[in-house]
Amino acid sequence: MTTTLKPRVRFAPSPTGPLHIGGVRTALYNYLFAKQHGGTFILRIEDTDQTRFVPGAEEYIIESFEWLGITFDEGVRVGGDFGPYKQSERKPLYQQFAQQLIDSDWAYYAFDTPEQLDEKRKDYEAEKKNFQYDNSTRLSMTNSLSLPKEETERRLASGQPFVIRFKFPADKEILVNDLIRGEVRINSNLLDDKVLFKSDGMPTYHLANIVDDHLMEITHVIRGEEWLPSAPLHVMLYQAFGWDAPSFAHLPLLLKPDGNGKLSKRDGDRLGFPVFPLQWINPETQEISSGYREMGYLPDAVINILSLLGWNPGTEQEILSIDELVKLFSLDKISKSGAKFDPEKAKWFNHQYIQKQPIANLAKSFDHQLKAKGIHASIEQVERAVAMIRERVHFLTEFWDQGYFLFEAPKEYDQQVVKKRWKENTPDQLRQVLAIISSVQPFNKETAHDEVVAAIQRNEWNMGQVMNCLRLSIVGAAKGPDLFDIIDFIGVEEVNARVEQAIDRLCPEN
RNA sequence: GCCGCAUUCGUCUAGUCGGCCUAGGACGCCAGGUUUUCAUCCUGGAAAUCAGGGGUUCGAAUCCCCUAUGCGGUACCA
Repeated sequence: MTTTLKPRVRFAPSPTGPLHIGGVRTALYNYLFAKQHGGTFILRIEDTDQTRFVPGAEEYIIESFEWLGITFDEGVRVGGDFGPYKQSERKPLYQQFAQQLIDSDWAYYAFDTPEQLDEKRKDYEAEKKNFQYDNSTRLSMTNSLSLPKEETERRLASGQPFVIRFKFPADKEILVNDLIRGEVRINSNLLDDKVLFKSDGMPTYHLANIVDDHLMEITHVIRGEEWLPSAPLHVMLYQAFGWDAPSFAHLPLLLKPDGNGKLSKRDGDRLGFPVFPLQWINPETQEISSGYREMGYLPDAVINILSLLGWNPGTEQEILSIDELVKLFSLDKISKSGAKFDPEKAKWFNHQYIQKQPIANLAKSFDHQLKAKGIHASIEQVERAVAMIRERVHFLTEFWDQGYFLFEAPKEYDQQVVKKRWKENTPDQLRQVLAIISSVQPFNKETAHDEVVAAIQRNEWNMGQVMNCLRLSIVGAAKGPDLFDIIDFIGVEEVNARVEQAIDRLCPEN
């Protein structure tokens, strides 16, 4: 079996835009598979379509994997013995292999223009039929099979544009052995003579992919299900070249959270969750698509979330580190049907990861947010703040929302709370409470708490009212960690100032 | 249209060779508790007649067939 061999797998995106999470998951599965077996993980850029090239897309892809901590052993940027790893730089290679197919009668030149083909398709459609360029129609088209040999040569010599098409053998049962789906069979009569080499001198995906996978000694092709229909063509291509085909594994699709369609670029911002690892700004339209990183997700959480969309370890464990994933991953536990992305569960995962993240890492992120707001605190202070509020944050971006009051006085007060709790005697109560807190020297949060509670009881005040008003003064809302922890953090003097500010603002008659 | 793939709680899924499934877990939801706040956390609950219909079998979510539905593909895009 091939399991004794070190596998070589690749992730092969085309730089036509930002990489979406379906692609990230495909890459992740390839990565896990390679790492588990001590194999090689390769990044190959498939940029054979010059018309769809988007500047910055390649950099985006690389930066995404850097952020996620997924590393490549070979490929674009990292190099290796099988380069170049960008298909546009391998152009002459494909020409030569296309020629080989022509010479062995597995392919032929075709001179039909796109316009002619369009027309043909329209004619067929008018009769409710489907035009297919295949063994039943190719002799009625303009190609080296239908034209006299001299005519073909004349056209070639005169520089007339041509494509090279695969000559599918008639009535042949083609078997694709898929690691996830089992045996998939299809009759060759149903397949069309796919273009392998375009008139612009570039190969199509099909040719380039097979040639590169072979030359790069890829052992396992792990890719999205959308490729399953063209897998028969690919196995035929391997046969035509006389090469051994790699093993195939077609992954189920990632579906949009609502409806059943394939997850697409638009869905994310429509439904309020990122579809991309990193934020992407369309260079042409300046349209912004949000990214996991900018939304405050932790890379390990994103990996965990993606790993479980279409795969599971077979146990009830759901929180899985990348090392655990490498250990546990297996292709035969991949499910066959598409998985919908669930933003709520993603949020839960990220919360879990924030809880187990080292304080120092979170503090670094929070410190950035603080600095952006012009607040400069010592790293010790920031770490203390993080420890206090982390259990209520789901996203890195929430640290400010959950802890601004540790660094500045509230700018406004939650009117609902004001309405419910703030009474006429509140200022008086708060000043008395403050006096008690100030009298605890040196400050001790337990003692302060106990004495305040005792005073409230002694005066027969309403505990909820007093406490909530104190909180309202300090935080501006009915939220946040233990009140005396906050007081301990910001200091009695600051509390004093905030209470006076609250009284000033909430009691206009004073 | 044609070809292919799929189909277990709302969602992600467990269910490997049919019996231990009166279908398990997680997210979400609901209820209670903790927190005199919010979030967290804890406990409990509702939630899938296993797409539908036929077989095979003593016995099927698990095997076979049919139907339906969904998705994917059907480009000189990947």
